[in-house]
Amino acid sequence: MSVAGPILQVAVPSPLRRLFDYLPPTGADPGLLLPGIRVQVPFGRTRPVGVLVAVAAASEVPPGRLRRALALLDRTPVVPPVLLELAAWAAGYYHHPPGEVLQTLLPVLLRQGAEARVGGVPCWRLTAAGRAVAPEGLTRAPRQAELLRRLGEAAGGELTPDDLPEATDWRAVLRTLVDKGWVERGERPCLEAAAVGRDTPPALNPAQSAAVAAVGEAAGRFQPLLLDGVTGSGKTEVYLQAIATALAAGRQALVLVPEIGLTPQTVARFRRRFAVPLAVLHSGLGERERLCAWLAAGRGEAPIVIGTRSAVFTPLARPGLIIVDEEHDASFKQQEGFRYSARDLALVRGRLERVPVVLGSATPSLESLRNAGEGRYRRLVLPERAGAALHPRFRLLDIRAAALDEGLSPPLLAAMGGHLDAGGQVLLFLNRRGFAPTLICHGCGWVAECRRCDARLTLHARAGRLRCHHCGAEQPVPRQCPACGGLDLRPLGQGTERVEEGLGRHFPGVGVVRVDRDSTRRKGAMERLIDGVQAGASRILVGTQMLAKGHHFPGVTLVGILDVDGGLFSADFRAGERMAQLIIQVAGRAGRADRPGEVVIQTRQPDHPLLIDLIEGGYDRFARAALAERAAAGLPPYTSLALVRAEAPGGMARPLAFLESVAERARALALAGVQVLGPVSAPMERRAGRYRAQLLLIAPRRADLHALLGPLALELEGMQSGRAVRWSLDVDPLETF
DNA sequence: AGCACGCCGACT
DNA sequence: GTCGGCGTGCTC
Repeated sequence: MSVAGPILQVAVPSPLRRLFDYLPPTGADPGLLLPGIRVQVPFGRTRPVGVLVAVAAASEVPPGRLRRALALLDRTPVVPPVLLELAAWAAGYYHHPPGEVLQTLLPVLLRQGAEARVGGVPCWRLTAAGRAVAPEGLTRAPRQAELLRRLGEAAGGELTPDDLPEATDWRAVLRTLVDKGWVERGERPCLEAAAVGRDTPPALNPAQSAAVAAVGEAAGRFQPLLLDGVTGSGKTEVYLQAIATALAAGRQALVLVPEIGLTPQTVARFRRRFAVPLAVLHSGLGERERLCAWLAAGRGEAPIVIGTRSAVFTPLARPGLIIVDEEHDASFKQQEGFRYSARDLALVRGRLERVPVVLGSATPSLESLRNAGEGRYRRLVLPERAGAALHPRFRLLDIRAAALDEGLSPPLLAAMGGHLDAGGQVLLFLNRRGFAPTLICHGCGWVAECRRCDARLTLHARAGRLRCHHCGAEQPVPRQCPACGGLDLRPLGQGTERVEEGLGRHFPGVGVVRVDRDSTRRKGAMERLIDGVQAGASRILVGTQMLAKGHHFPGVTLVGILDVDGGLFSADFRAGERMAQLIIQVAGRAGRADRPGEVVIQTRQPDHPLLIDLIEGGYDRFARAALAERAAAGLPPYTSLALVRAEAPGGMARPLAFLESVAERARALALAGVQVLGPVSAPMERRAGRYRAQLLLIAPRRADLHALLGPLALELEGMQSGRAVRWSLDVDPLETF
């Protein structure tokens, strides 16, 4: 039996993998039932905002259970048809509930039912009179003083409602300050103001011209292009000129960058080139601003949209080109909830929009290299700038027998001395922050461990704290050993903080700068440190992978990689790929045209074949060897993976029991083409007090995997033991073993 | 996931 | 006699 008439199929925010049918609101104009509008519906006893996905002629739901939607929230779709299609594709591919997919796609304010309309973003700024007031003087009005101080320090001198902590109601305080004439109310346009656009495009070398031409040729149809260019080969210039072509044709460009790639420098470079408004979507954006930029992009008012992962869902009125910069970067994969890959969705979107998609990287992912190799992507190679930039010289230092001094071997110290004497700068890379990764009692061997994780606490000497890098737990450094009462507690191993300190002793007066999450926590700190290096005030730079992205240090002639082994030893089959990418990216920070860089890599694995491939043959040869290994081992990109994770507090029993029943169902459902491995406990069994386990599914053919995941995901949803654990399904997981 | 309903222990 | 613990069931 079925109900006739227009039936609304609505994606309701809920973890259920289906759409829900509703009758139209009473008196609704059938002409307004457009897919992509938001609908408020009764759902259980809540009234959430859903998205109308389709209108059907009939419903299978028994008539008595069909309910009527409460209201249509939009007169025109906020989600354009292409994004509905993209959402449906993603919900299917990632086997994620459609309601949650649509939910992540929408700006928060639209999820909450706010009107899809933009004005400027209201803001407040100090008046001249206000600037003359010393906030400290207002002892009787601490909240006024607080606001004055914040306004004085705010970027651009303006605060929007999103900048203020939600806990207190600031409106009354602001009104008082406005009445006193110290503060005025204004409106800030949400788009980066129509820009300066003064830079003239430089002449391109032949490879760059060919790349720009190739992108131009692909205009108006779907064509993936892998732009493979070493650091300094001018990838960004190719993006800029390809964008210019798209803009000239009246089209919009969408640029996706990694999380740390969206720096003020990046934005500034775009702004200097193009005299058009820029929609910049970064994590620091307030919700009003995000909505404003989102809507402006959808109306075609922002010719260029630049943003991180979630920007792949920005509506575009006149799409012309999609660019994914540093496509290998792991931050394009969301690591919780709806675990999508923005890089992969960018390609799907390109196909739906019929536009070219440029994936750029100096160190392309093995997935993209294989796609290029098989002809699915057009590969564009930018060689190093002819004649000028010399390849950095790589040198492996066997430190198995070396007497290390704060993690530095004598030959590395000697090399540093030589480069510093010659007027060069030195960059040291160590992917471990803090002073030492372990604090150990010399008397009894006790080691400081996290109470909630299977991990050791990292000593942060300067802060005088022990911190867990996995759950954030923190405690003061004990004076004596909690186990034996001994007083001889010693730091073991090196972190950036310790290396920085050791270098200060080794090279007094040279100026050492440390760049990691701890030293750059404060706003603007990163820029200050980088400026200091570029101006030559500091000549040794120590840091974590924050150093590997974006910034160039033309004065650096020596790069030292202190500990490459962590990456090579890890059980995760992608560890080698990540390490190679990191080495090449870090090496790329060094040297410029006239000064060849030297890269010294300390290792206890000097014979590691992949390491040798990398330093002798560069990333290309490494990638070929790594691909051959993956093929032989039956791993991605030659197979498809999915990971079912489960975690629960209290013990491993429930996660394992749940995954055990999942494995059983998977084996029952599985075609011959899918291998079910596990369940096994996760690499760090306990994290933040939760016990974690996982089940791996491998299939040589993607279609077989998805044929299993469809029914399996639906079963997981209803599984009884699933209630006792927190579980998730990760298609194309990045961290596997 | 929320948010019910529902059936057994310590409290005004 | 109630307030409230979290076990299972549903959401068009």
